[in-house]
Amino acid sequence: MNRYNPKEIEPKWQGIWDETGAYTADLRSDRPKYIAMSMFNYPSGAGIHIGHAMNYTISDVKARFKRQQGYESYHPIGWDAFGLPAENFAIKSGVSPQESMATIIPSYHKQYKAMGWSNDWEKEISTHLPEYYKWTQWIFWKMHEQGLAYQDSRMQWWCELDNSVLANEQVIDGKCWRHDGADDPLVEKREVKQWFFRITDYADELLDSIDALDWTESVKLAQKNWIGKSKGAEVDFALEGSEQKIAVFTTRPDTLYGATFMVLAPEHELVSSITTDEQRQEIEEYARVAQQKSELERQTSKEKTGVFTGAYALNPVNGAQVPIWIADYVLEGYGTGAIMAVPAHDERDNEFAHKYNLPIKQVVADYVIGDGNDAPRKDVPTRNSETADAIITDGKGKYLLQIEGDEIHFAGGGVDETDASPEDAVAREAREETGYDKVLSVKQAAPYSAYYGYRAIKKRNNRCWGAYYEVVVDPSSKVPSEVEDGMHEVAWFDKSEVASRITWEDHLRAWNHYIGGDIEMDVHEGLLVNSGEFDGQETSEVRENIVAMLAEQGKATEKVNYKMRDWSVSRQRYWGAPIPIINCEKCGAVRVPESDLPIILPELDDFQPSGDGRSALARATDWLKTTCPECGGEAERETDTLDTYICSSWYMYRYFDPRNTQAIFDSELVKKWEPIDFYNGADHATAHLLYARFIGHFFKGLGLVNEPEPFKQFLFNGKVTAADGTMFSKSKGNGVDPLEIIDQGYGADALRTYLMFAAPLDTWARWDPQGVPGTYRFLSRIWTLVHQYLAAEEKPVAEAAQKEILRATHQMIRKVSEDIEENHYNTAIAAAMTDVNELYKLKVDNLAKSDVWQEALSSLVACVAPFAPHIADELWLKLGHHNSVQRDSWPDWKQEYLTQDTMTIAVQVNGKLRGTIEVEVGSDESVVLAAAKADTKVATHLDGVNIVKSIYVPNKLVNFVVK
RNA sequence: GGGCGAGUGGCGGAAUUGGUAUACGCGGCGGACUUAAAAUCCGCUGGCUGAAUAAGCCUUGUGGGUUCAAGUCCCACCUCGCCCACCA
Repeated sequence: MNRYNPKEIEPKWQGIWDETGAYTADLRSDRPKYIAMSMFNYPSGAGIHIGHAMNYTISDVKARFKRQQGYESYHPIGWDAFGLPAENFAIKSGVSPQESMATIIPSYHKQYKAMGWSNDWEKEISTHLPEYYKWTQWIFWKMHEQGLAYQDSRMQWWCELDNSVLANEQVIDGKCWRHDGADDPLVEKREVKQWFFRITDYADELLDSIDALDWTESVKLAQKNWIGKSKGAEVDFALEGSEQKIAVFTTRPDTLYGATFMVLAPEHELVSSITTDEQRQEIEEYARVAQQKSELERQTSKEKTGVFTGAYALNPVNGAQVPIWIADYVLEGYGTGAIMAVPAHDERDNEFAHKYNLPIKQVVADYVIGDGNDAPRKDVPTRNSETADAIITDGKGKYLLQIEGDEIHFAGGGVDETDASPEDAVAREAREETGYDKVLSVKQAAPYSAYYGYRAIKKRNNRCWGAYYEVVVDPSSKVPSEVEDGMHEVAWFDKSEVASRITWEDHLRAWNHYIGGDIEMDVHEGLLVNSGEFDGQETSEVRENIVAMLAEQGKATEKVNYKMRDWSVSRQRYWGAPIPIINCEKCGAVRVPESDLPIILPELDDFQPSGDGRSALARATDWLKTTCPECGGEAERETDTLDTYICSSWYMYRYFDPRNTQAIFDSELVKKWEPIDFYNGADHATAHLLYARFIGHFFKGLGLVNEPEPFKQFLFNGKVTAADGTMFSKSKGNGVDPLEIIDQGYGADALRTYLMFAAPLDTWARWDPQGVPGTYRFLSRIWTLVHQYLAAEEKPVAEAAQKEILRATHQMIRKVSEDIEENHYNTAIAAAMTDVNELYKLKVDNLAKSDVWQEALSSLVACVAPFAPHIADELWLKLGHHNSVQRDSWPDWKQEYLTQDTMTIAVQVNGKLRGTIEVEVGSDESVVLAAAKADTKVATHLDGVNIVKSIYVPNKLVNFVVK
């Protein structure tokens, strides 16, 4: 018998698959359709790595599984060929990207085929070919036609040595990627004209349809966060001494009374007009520096900085004068680029206020945990009441506490209508409750807090809030109190004793604030205080009311904001699809006639950007000069190219009709195949997925597709790391080359099987050098088993053995079928391994040429075929099948073979396993219980005790509860 | 700072609705075959006490709780990972 030798059989089958077009999908087939794909690859000179091997095997297994099940299964192939790395290489080497791609892509063909991936090469696409990018341009064309593409300016990184725009990834440590020496200057930002797609028009649509997607949850969440919808209000603050207003966006209008200053983004349009002459120089300097701050600085240094403009605004709710500052923690691009700062309840504002000594005003009281904190009742009325608590001291380190039985606390009481202020109230309470008549001073000592109480006697909900005040009294002034004397026992304590004496939790908290000095706020929701007519109401209740109130005065409107920006789609780069626009001095930016598409990217010798901020295309004079389609006058082509994200946001549709020259694709065909059934990748790829969804929704609007969501299922799979858990990297030299593993003699099948077996698909797998040898051994065992069977004598197999063989086989079929369907590849492989182990035991006495072994081995081979397609085809053929295992070979499992005559029942005594018993399937509970009691091991534990209760879980377990 | 997720043998990892924890693989140990090795095949392999392949106890990050029964459910804590990050 020949040994399992992948080096022989794998190239052989790869050749056969190629010749027979085994994986060519018939897109017009009557069969049920299935399309599984991984995110397509960016072809770089480095070739495939272990991460690619992982990604593409995942979708390949799915595609093969469905193909074997009788689906018309399509596993497409394409290349994301445009992009910066190829252009950078071209700039350095002078080799054109077109040329590099012409050699790189074919080298990938070999590697993909060596991995045994079942790609349909007939329908291969690449984004850099005119036949493809004609339609990328068409998408821009269509967007423009629909009013969804527009031009605007945006700040861009600029290298003064290159005289060129830089992409974010070309900025390294604040310097240009080509000029990162010690003497080289930092990059700057310059205003550059950009094209945008109005993806924000689709924000709600894209957000609303996320929930229904069968995607990895974290990816769905990332989509939601990216869109970043938040509901709030736009509120106008009048500029003091002027007719002008400044609008702010806030999600917390309920905290308006706490707005003690205002902050504008340094780029805000009103900054220069409101700045006073004294402040002007400082403001301008700050704005200039902020603009040039690199991303790196912004991320590493979160320390708040800012400058006062000298101007004041008026808080619309109470007319309070608030200073206006500028600071770079407020972003120009979000909301109105201006905020009202509520330092008491917003951490960023708080930090800023502390740094610049701005007032902090508490307007939300936190609920304290205490005796009064009952649940509100709906059946009785609610009353709001303000209270004031007194931390009474002689001013010399002694504190007066009230003693009521076991409870010790500060004095305090309600703020009555007769009290002019809480301070008056607390002074009055101090006198009344303690008898010390001479109050020397009163000042707030701790933040406001709130509690909720139900008063049974008055049948009333009480919503209470109040602050704590330090009340200094003259200790020699005690007189008989007229009002409450005798009701309260009081005693002086030393400062060091107070904390250990107080029994009320909220009072202890106030004490800690008092002695800690600083009143820090980390409260976000609760009861409003210091908020005029809204005092005592819940923040969540007030949020809408306060906006409604201001709206009546024309000072506020409800407003929804999104973090998502419009999509900047133009790049000042050579290696991309040219934007199909002609710039005419007279007519402006004009679309090229649709019939002129594609605008071919001219081949150049020099790929260096032109030096005026435009791409190298600006030097391609013959190409550049043209006539205006509208007026016929002299004009120039747009030299910007399209963001490669556009290329990759629609490629899945092109897979269905890759050679169409008349239309982007045949809609009828796409409507038959949409959506993509299975999509996977090892990156969140939030932007890619969002843009693809956007294009899907856009196509739906154009009637090109029926289903706006392109991807039905998306699996965010894990990556492969080195054995020590660190990332593979070229610099560390710890990379694992998949082709090398294959060439070592283990073969693609063993590699594929290991990758799918090592861990669940959504978990990061560690590379184990012993792993592939392990799966090689497994495949080897199948190889041996089949060959031993083929060499065996023809004779009948004992009935009991037949039963066992069939049971093992059908159990395996069931598990593998279900697990692949649910993306649990690792346990599917484990089930096949278990089957092999069982068949090895059974073969010792029972191996024979027979129907039962034929069925067992054919099923086994078919079930491992998605993971190990080469060995499967080889063995399938040897088992006498005439078709390929790759199509229509998936076995069905039959329930009748899974049932057994006896079942194992676990027997517990008081929840502890004491033995197992074998009983006939379908035995009555009484029979099972009797058998359980009869078991010798169990019996010893039942000896001398009473069985209080017997629990029988059918077909599984018995538990005797004894005493 | 915010969000999400995870802690199970020496390692990667299994465990429907709560129902025999540690499937499967790796590694390790022992044996068979062999002049020998590799390969292959067979067996053992969570920890502790024990001479034991007797018996018992313990064990899913830690501590509580619910339950006849908890890796799984609830509460608190600890640790790790990932993503987003000044979005008002």
